Amino acid sequence: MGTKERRAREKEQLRRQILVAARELFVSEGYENVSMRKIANKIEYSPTTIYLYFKDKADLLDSVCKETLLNLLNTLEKLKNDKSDPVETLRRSGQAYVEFGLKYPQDYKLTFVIRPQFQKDLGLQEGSVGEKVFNYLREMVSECIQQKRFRHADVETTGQVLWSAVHGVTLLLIDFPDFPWTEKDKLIDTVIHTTIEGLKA
Amino acid sequence: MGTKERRAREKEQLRRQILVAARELFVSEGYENVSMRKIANKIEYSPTTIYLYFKDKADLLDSVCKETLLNLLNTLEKLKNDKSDPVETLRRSGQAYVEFGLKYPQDYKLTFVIRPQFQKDLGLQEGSVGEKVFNYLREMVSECIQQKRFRHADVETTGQVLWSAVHGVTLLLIDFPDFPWTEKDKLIDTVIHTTIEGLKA
DNA sequence: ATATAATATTAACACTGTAAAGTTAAATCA
DNA sequence: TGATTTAACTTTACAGTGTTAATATTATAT
Repeated sequence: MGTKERRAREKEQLRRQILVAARELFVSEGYENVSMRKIANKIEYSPTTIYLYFKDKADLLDSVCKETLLNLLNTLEKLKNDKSDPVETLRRSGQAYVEFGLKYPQDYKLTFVIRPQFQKDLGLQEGSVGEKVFNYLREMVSECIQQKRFRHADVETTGQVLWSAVHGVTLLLIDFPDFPWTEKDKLIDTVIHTTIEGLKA
Repeated sequence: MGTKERRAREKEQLRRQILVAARELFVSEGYENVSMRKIANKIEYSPTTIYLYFKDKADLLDSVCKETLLNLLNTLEKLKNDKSDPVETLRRSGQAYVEFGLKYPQDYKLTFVIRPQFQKDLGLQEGSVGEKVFNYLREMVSECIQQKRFRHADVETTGQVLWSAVHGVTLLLIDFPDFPWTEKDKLIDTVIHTTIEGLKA
């Protein structure tokens, strides 16, 4: 009598189908330019079916963003095993963060800029994937501080400073592609290096 | 025969009225949630009248943002006279920048995040107000470099690093108001101080 | 007073997100 | 098996969107 399980599996499958279609459209056309009807067309269901799986369009966005955060977390966690120099690991984490943002610019913007606009106070509350990402940063920073590599001993502030730097450069590069930036990799490098040096000094 | 002038003045007046109404609504309700009809209602004209003064909704946003950039530029220029320590002036400029962003968070987001989404390549091209703002930053940085206060001699990269830092912290504070940030002023201070120290070291 | 130009409005189109009601197919129970 | 409940999906509908074209109104110039 596994019909219930099969049904549940099928339901989950359609949910994923919707999610995949939504992400593809959000990324290629921008959240605002994607209608529920477009998503529905893509998966060949009626528009209102989506509402059986997601509360509304913002909820759909929310789910897409949670996935993105999970991907980011996975990308970062891979660097954790690097047991060499904690400052070097931190530097590489910063680089991986920006790289991730530039590899999936629209996903990054959806998650860190568009979503907060639609889900006012939801963002990084306890237990969320977003919090886990920041916890990763906390760990990295903590290691550096324990080894007395940084001037200040405040894990929170230090982490927030680093996040500001990488978030800032990521968004600028995404949003103003025509600005006469310094060669991209050099700029990213300099941003991270400068911040870390500033923390040491 | 100053009727022509009067007419032009009246036209300019209505243009401003539209602009003011649009900004108020964009700021209080968010660009996406403001319809041309809402703006029209507010100024007590028919919706289509707006199209005699602005090409479309994106153009209206564009004009609002240009104003914001002008305000930002004015705010910054006031600090220019400060002929004391160029590094100190730079620090204060950074603070003023973030303060401006937090004082008018919605305007800041409209200008630096929403607008680029709607006006793809328009942003900081030659002669634009946006470029003037970055030129201000160039001047400040240049002064520091001339006085050999910074490690590198690259005005462009140095400016971009600073911009990344302040842009990043501004947006994070705006977008994630519920995150357990370090006390706001302390965080801003640390971000700017850290970056500048990193540039010196 | 009439013609001309400038300005504003009305009506319409093809869309939007989403709620309510209706339909169909599958699972359960008699 | 046949009736009934349940789950999944669709149709219809509403109020609202940006924007265009055609029309109307008003103020100026002749």
